[in-house]
Amino acid sequence: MEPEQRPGRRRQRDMTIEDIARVAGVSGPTVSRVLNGKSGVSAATRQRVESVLREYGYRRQEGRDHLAVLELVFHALESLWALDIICGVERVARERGLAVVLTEMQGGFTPGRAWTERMLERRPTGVVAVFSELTVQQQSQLATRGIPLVVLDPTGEPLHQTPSVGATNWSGGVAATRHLLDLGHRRIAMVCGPQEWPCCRARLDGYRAALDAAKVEIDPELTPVDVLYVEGGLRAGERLLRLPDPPTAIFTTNDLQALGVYEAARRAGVRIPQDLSVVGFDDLSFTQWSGPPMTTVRQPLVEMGATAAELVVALARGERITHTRVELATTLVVRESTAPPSRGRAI
Amino acid sequence: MEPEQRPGRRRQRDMTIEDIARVAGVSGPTVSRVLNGKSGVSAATRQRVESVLREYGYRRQEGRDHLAVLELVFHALESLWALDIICGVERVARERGLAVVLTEMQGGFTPGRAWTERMLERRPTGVVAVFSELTVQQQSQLATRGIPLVVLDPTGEPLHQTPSVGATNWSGGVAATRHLLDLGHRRIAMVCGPQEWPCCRARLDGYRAALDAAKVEIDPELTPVDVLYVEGGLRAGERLLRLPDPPTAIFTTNDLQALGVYEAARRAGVRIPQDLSVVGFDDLSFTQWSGPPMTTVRQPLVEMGATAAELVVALARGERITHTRVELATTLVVRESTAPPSRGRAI
DNA sequence: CTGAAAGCGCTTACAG
DNA sequence: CTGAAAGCGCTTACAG
Repeated sequence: MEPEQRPGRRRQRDMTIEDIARVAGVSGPTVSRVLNGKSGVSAATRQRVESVLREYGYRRQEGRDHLAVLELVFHALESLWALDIICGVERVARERGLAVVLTEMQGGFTPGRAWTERMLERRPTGVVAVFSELTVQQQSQLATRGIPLVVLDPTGEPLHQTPSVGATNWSGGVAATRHLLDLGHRRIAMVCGPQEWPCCRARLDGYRAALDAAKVEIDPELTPVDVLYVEGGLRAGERLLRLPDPPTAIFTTNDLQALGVYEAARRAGVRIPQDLSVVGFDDLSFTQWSGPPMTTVRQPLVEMGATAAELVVALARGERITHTRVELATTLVVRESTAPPSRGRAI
Repeated sequence: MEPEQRPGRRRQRDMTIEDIARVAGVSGPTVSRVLNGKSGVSAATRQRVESVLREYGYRRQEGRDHLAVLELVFHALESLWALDIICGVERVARERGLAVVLTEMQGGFTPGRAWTERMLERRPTGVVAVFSELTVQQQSQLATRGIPLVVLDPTGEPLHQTPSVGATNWSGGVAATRHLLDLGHRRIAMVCGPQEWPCCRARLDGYRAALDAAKVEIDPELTPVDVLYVEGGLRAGERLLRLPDPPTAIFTTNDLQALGVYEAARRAGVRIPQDLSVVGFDDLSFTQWSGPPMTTVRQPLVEMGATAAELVVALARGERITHTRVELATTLVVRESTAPPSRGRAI
């Protein structure tokens, strides 16, 4: 817990406001005003000061009340998925003596102004944003204050300067699809998630790559897009099972959707795995207890949370990070929801 | 968000170190040394200063770095159960401008010394402990500093001075059991949780009360105790189903256990609800998607978290709390895992 | 819009 | 052991 010297640029000791003022050719109070977002500073001055702040990686000296905080922001807390990530982040934070401040954005993908202001007041050591995005402005506010940001499963095109953590989604998609191919399936559907989210897109691309490699034609009818909840899988699953030539296997973008497919099958009187094979994605704990236990692609969620936290701590220390994207390995977990296609139904 | 005046002794405005020094007839630096436990102060002076500090209820001025914090402590983060509670606490904290600091005690039920020290340094507005207990010493440390504590689902005999929040567990147990009785069941088992936990005990008592009221004899063989996880329900369920005279219905202490009973039934070739009715407790989101959708007793977990947070905030404001225990209503949610006993198997 | 000056509450040398 | 003084880094009036 020693206050590590961040080896930023040319700095030997921590810069004070006066140091910054000297470099920027202004007075201390002016720098103070810029830092606190007060009015009464010309745009030109503000810009100059901000660029010096950024250049020197200025961080306000830690006062006696300072609480070492790691911010953890979720777009929503609604699935076991979130819980595992929290555990991972919490573990690393605890080891580093950081308190985890948890925020939920009630489904929004970008935190609001009110949150940003409060968060900035907390002067966190770093920010881990899960399945969400900060605006460019918010990112630059963090940068100005030397607060590192790491995104776990980015929802938008990640600006390349923001480091991110995720799983090998593409490989996971390949592994799931190849498993179904190996079992003898040829008519394999995939329930997709919103394609603007890179993790969803990567899983679909993996699915396609595996089919291509196996020289199986890709039928666009077999890749419906729906929300990443049980409802999405249920809706897409019902549609797929009503097709004139229904799939013999369905791969889903997450476990929740797979549960929806289970329900669709139940309603249609289709047995899993005898009539239909299902593969999920995530390996949330309930999958091993679903009926039947689910074959799924495991994401190491706890480790992903821990990795994101470690990354952000390293950045806060000023360590140079060469990789802007870390991907942890996914693993195919084979249980009882997959089997060779039945002679009767398969083509 | 105005800094509320905490109604301490005779204090009008916050005392500074200089104020204390004046009263004690010493200099500021001497008070500073006493406060920071530095050497170089005679025992007599130290004592005099300390008594003045206590008399005036000196609290170090909230520096510019002070963070308004609500501590949320979990014994473990492992079920959807925890997530809903977090949501409720988080919502109230956000409305009050408090940052939620989340701690997990990796399965322990009492936080360790290291945590306590750090928590105290954070000078939180209040502490919400979920399914856990603080030691008497920890409780008194909080009391000395005027930091209120509220326990959600206490794990031990709640010391009556600690306010707690929970659900109407007893009524929930009655409702579940009465539902099964109304369907015609007479041989009704209950998978219990550890009996030292009041919430588990209350559910069992409700079960017994309902059976008593219906003049159904209570068979001790039908109330096995096991852990509150799927494994517990599976183990207890298998044992119950192997009984010479097995139950026609099983009520469980939580949804996870019910899922375990589902699995036990599946393995035994027992159909739900045709051959066996099952009622869970909690109404976690997966229950509506389990096969079949589960009849369960709903606990308003989000509201319970919110209530605990509101209570702790009210206490921090110095409001007098008359009730030391708040119970939110449970509701029976009837789905498809319960049905009248089949003629063939029922007595 | 900007800066010199005073102020914040505490801590740190330093001198006795 | 103790206190007057200087210092900490930042913020706050205030004057221009």
